[in-house]
Amino acid sequence: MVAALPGQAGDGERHIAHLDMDAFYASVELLRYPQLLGLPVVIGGGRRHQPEPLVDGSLRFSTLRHYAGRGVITTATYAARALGLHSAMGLMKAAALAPDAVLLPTDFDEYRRYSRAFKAAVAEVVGTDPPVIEDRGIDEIYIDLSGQPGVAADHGATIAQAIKDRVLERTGLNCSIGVTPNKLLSKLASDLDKPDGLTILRHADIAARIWPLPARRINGIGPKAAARLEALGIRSIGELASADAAWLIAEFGQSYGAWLHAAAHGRDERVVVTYSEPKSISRETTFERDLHPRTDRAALTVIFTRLCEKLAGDLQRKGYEGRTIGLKLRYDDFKTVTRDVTLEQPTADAAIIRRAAGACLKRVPLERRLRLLGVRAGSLARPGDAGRVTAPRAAERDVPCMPGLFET
DNA sequence: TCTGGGGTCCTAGGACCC
DNA sequence: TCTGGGGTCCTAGGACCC
Repeated sequence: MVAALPGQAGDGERHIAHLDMDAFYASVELLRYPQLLGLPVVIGGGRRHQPEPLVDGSLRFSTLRHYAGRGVITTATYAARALGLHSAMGLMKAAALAPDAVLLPTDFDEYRRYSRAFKAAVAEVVGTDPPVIEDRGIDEIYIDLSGQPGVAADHGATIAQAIKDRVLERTGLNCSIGVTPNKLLSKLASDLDKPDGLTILRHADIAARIWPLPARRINGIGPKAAARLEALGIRSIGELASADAAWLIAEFGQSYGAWLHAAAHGRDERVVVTYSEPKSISRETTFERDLHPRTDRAALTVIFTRLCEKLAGDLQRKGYEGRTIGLKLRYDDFKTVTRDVTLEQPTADAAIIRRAAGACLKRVPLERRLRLLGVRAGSLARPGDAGRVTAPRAAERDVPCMPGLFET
C-alpha cells in the first residue's frame, strides 16, 4: 500500500475532496434513454427487464407492477426517491409503493466505462503524477487537493468547480463534491447539497453544519451502532460530540468508543491512499427459489461448480492465486455461515478450489433450505511469488496507480 | 413483499511456538 | 510442579460500505 504524504497547502490544513456521482447507475441509464428523464426509474433485478423495441421504433420499458423475484434496487432516480424508493429496497416492496416506476436491468460494463471516464476527467484536472486520488468503488473518490496551487485562498472551491465542470463535459453526468480538512468531513459534506452540490467546510463550520445531522450519517456508524446510540439517547452528531469520551469507551469499547468521540468532533487523520492490493476475491449467488441440499442436490452441484469456475476465472484474469478458500451459505431464514480452509499452496485452479470448497461444505449443517451459495479466495498472492502474500512488487511500488483508472 | 453481490476491517478463541 | 508472558496463524462471525 502506498499512502500519499499528507499535503500541506501553506495554511497548515489539508484540503481533501470527496466526490460522489449523483444517482450514478440511474444517471448513466438516463443518458441512454433520455425519454425517461424526470420519471421514477429504478435499476436492479435480473436480465429479463431489457426495454423491448416496438414496431414504431419506440421502446417499451418494464415497470415494477408485475415484478416477481428477489432483486433489490441498486439505484433510484431522484423522481423515484420522491416516491420513497431507495437503494437496497426489495423490488417487491418497491412495486407495492410505486407500481408504475420503470425498471431497468443493471449494466455493470457500461457503469464501469463511465467510472473510468469520470476518474480520468478528475485526473486531468488535478494533474499531479500520479494524481492523489483514492478509489472508493465505482462512483466515489477522495482527492487530496492540498498540493494544488491556490487552494489555500478559497479552500478548494475553484478547483472543485473545475472538477465538476470537467466531469460533466467528459461524461454528461453530475456529481457532488465536499472539500474539508479530512476524509470524514468531506464524505459528510459531499452529501449536504446533493445533487450537483459543492460544499466547502472548515473546522469552524462543524457545529453549525455537521452537529445537527443524525449520527447515522457518519461513515462507519451503521444500523446497529445507530440503534445502540439511540437507545442511549443519542441521535445527532452533536449529541454524540457532547458525550463523554470515557463513557463512550465504556459503552462501545476502547477502539470504537474513542473513534466515535473523535468522529463526532470532526477529527480524522487518514491519508488519501492511492494504491492498494485486493485482499480477497469472491463469487456468490442468490437462487430464484430456496434449494434443499438433498432434494435439489443436482441443481446445487451445478451452481457450486459454476461458482468455483467463475472464481478461478476472476483470479486468473486478475493475476492472483488464493491460499485460503472459503465457502458461504445463507439459509432460508437468512442466517449466514462461512467455513474456510487454508491450503499448502495458493491456487487459481477451478478443480482445486472446488475440492477445497467441497471440503468446507462437509463441515456445515445441511438440514435447512438454502437461498445463497458463495465461494471466496483469500490470502492472495501473485503466481510465482512464493511466500509473499499481498505486498506489492517492487516495480509496482515505484509506480503507484489508481487501479480503477486502468482496469480492463 | 422481506432483504443482491462485491468487498474491508475488527474481534475473539484456540493452536502452537519461544 | 506450577506458572508466565508474547507473537503468529487459522477460523468464524459480524458490522459496515458501495
